[in-house]
Amino acid sequence: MKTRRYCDNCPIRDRALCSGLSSPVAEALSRIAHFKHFPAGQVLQRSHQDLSWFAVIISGVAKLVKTLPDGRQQIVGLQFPADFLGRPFAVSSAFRAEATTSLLLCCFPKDAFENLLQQYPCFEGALLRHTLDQLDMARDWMFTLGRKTAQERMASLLFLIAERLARSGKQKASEEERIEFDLPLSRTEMADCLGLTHETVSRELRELRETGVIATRGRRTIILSHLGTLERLADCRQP
Amino acid sequence: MKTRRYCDNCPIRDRALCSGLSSPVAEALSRIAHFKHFPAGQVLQRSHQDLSWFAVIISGVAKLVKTLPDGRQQIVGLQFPADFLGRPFAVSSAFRAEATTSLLLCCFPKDAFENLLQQYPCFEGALLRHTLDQLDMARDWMFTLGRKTAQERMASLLFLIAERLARSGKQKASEEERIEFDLPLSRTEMADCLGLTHETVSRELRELRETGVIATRGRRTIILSHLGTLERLADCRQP
DNA sequence: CGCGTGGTTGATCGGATTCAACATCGGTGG
DNA sequence: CCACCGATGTTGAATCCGATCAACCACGCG
Repeated sequence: MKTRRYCDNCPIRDRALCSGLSSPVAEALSRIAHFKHFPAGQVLQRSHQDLSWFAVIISGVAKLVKTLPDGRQQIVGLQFPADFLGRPFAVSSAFRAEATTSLLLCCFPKDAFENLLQQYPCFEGALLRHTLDQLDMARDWMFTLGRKTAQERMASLLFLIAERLARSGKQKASEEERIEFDLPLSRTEMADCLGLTHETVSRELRELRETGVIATRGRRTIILSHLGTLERLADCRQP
Repeated sequence: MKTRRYCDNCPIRDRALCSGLSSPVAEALSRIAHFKHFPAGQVLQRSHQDLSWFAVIISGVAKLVKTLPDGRQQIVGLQFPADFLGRPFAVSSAFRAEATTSLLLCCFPKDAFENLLQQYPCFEGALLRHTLDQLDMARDWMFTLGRKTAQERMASLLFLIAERLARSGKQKASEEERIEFDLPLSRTEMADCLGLTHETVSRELRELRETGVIATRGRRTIILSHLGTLERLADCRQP
């Protein structure tokens, strides 16, 4: 049937939640799935409002944001292709979800999805593994926010995006591989990821360009010829 | 049998992973459990070394720390009574676990624990819910690290500890409830939670004392007469 | 008692913010 | 087509918050 055919050519089939599931679960899941497209900037889910669906990102990038009335903002999660969106077992999420690029989602109605979780333990297990990975990543990022300098933070974000976006699915990066990608975030959004101001992001980007760690084309394109140098900076090893 | 009797008087019975489990699971779990005591400062698990057990905290507080060779440290998780310790489905954790106070753990051998997860879906579900909660808390703390001032951070930490330690299990705090508790962390550890230096922690504590938000006795005891004021500060609402 | 660790306080410094001006891009309509 | 506009990004100068460096204090312990 139709949804099943979609799954067969799904570009994230090998990495998403649904990969590695036994075929009855995968089929049940595909039967409740529907694709949905969102333009960049669209709010997917307001904080503290009830969420009626979950999703897996097919393509594009979404941000999870915590905003205060006084205007302070922090991006607390960047979700890339194959990542999961939504907060199971809660009526709402404490964070706002928003598309930072044009986004294609594979959506599941909340109730049907939670029924499947109930019904198929291996599916719940897959979600648990994904959540544990997200928790590890969140904690790693806490170090970035608490202890790194502006330059190290900038390098960390660029490295993260390079890994998740440009090299998605590929094995260990080679030191000298040439990588080129478009930033899925504006300067202000990068600042909101890093706990910095957009002016500082702009300055640090220039610094990285002037020291030859990165090259740029236009406002959004980043070119990395020495991924290793960027990684060392991100990991706070000077050379 | 012996372990079962322990569970009956377990002080965290109502909140831990094992609460709400069907009785066959709870019994199976109690059969593989053993108590273990650790003094303050003891390392429970080194980062990147394999972990042979999981645990639930009965009493005391543990920290999860990420440390760099150059000495920079960040506490990426504080675990209180009823919290879970360990990283299922991975050979090791990226973080070091350490007792910040004297600690009593209810430990489970890794293999037996993972077998039970496999065997009892409702148990896996309980762990999933706990992990999702931890992820929400980690993301909330990312805002604290990225966007709050030193004073707001200090207030956030004190409020967190008051909620989790002194008022554990009780319902919504009343504005005027008097709360007194001992800090489970040294000044340096608080600094490592907050992305600050221990000098700044010391200064901000003095500031909070001088403005009447908190009172102190000795070096470790905090007395709160207006929990609401502290919460407002922590949530970045000035009054 | 002397010593070491943990905590406090003060003086100075510096990295990131703030404020302000200007540049660039993309889109729209005359 | 290009003049105009707003949104986004860059750059510079001044400021400030928290870090750093250094001295001192308080407590616990052999």
